[in-house]
Amino acid sequence: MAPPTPVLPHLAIDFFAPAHEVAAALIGVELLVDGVGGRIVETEAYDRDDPASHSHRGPTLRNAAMFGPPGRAYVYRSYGIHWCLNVVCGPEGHGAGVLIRALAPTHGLARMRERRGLQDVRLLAAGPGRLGQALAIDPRLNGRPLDQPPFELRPRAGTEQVQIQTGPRIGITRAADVPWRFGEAASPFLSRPFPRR
DNA sequence: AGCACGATAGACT
DNA sequence: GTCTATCGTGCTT
Repeated sequence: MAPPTPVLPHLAIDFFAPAHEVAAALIGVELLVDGVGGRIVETEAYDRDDPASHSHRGPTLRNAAMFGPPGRAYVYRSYGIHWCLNVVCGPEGHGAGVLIRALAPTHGLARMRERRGLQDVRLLAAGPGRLGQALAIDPRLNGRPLDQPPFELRPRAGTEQVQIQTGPRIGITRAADVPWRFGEAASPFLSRPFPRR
């Protein structure tokens, strides 16, 4: 794993870029759903040419949104229980996405605490399933544009620098060594710490 | 059968 | 306090 790397500030997100670039670009961006959310601190990239990706075997009913226009949501059910949120990226039809794994809550904390049934702010959205519950992600949001309500994406300020860590993705068996997990270095809101090298 | 997960229980430092 | 193992849950292959 590489040491923390400074990332240049930017004002807009290019969703047509490759998944690993979008995944890094989304760190520090504020994500809200119906005004509830926070600052993205952890993402993972998935690509068509990637045996760990839902899109790897081509379009199906479940992953259809991944093959639609970039900048939209791909929502899927995980382990029969959780709803998880991805950002579709890459050229339209390419089948790439970025899993939003964790955020630092900034807006609507009371709402998130209700939905999660706990108080500890660090556990409200530290993991894709927890985030899904905290933001009330559900399949009605599948395919919806992320620049329109109920979504809101607020790119970080042009002057803001973010320290990004990378490492292996979590909870996968195939391509487990690919370092396509991205996180804000040392954030207390990560789903898990990054392994030391 | 196999999951892009999380809560819990139990062991250990 | 930390770490690890177990299992619920429903949908895809």
